[in-house]
Amino acid sequence: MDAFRHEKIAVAVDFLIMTIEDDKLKVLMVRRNEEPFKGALALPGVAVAEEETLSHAARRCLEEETGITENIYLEQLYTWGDDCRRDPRNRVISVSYMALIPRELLAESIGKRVTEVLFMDVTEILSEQYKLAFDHKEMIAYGRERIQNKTEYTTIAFHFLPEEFTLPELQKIYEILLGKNLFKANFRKSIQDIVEDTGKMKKVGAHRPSKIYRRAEDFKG
Amino acid sequence: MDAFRHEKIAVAVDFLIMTIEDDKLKVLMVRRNEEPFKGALALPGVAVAEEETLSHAARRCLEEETGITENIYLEQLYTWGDDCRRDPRNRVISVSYMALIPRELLAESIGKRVTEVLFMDVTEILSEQYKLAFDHKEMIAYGRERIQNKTEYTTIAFHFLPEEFTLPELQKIYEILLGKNLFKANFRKSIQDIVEDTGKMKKVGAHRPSKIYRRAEDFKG
DNA sequence: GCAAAAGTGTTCTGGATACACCCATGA
DNA sequence: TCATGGGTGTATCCAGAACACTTTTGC
Repeated sequence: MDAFRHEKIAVAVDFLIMTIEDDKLKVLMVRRNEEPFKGALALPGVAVAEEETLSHAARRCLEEETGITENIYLEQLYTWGDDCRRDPRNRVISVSYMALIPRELLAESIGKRVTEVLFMDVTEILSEQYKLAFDHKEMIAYGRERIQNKTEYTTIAFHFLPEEFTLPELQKIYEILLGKNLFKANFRKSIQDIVEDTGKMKKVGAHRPSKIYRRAEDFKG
Repeated sequence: MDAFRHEKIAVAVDFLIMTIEDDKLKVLMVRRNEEPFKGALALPGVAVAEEETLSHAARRCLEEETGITENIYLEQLYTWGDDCRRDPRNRVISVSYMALIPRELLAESIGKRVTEVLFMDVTEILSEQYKLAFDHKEMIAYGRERIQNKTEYTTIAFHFLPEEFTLPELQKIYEILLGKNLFKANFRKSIQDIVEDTGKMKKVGAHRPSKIYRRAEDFKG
């Protein structure tokens, strides 16, 4: 071992920036304007600089695409290094990250972007008809699965909502992520210890208003 | 983006080679004979060559340390790139892998090695008194946690045993990984669909012999 | 009053937990 | 025949699934 000085490889960070919009899980995609895969849809990514930490590169990428830097759920997913990517002569290892962002937060910052970005329905983009750049389709499938699994045994779903939310809103998030409908009463029991009433109310339509909740202090981990 | 040609980084694979021995979860460690951390215990690792895939580098490392190449449970864990490792001027990103190997398999091949290798008790090596090279202590802690979690919702524990095993042996593996005792009858119910009787028996001491099982065909996923 | 969605109480059930017991072996 | 550990049946408990019902709003 320890021949590190000589064997150097290009390292990239590719980013799954996820949000929920129109009752669908969506991921931010950009259109490539360079070869290879010119014109194809791709995940946003950056090259990791020589003196840069991985998480710094990740945050840099996130900021470039969304303008957001703080209070965002961020998770490393997997490192893809078994394919010959981009220029065949140029081996690249790619570390994939995932960020979950409430739709409301994106609305503000995303308009200012120059480059074209689209939030694509994850289910749709994973269908046969789409050809994505590199192994990005696999990455998205991997990320979707990770979210789905974590929804079952963590509180990851909360990151798709702002600090304050109603229980019907929260339940909808869970239903989208799990891909099935839940019973209202049961869902509420399952999260009752994790949320606390703010005392505020939210009126929406011609029906009873819903209470506004936030995450309970003890369960922010 | 796409400045990949210029920004190159040394990439390493570090390996958690795990087994269960003497009723303890153990990990293979080597003693470094080079600076930095000369003399300290470290996980085995290799530098990823420019034209080498990640999983190839991982298998190369595994073979170097154990002589084993096939039928081994292998899993990528996490990519560590937020520290300044080794020579401070020389940035290294390290992809950690984990292999689970039945003790019986190691017995054969491990003797042939030149370098000193030790299987260390994971609990012990994570204790205060040990100082390991680089961020290897974190890696081990991370791997132990991953195994523990996966033991609860997958059949990962089976990889610590050979093809054929008795249920008391299997239960012992689970107890070690979960860190708690299990009720015999309950444990057997929980795995009854995953195993099948081979018809063979195993005699050990002055007591009733145990049936020998294997994993059921349908549950090898 | 009525539709619509918010919010709550109660039963049912399957799986995990805990305990009790029987069985086969060597000495 | 006894100690030892392998092997099995059953009562209990609890979380989640399913269902039924009440409440509050706009029109």
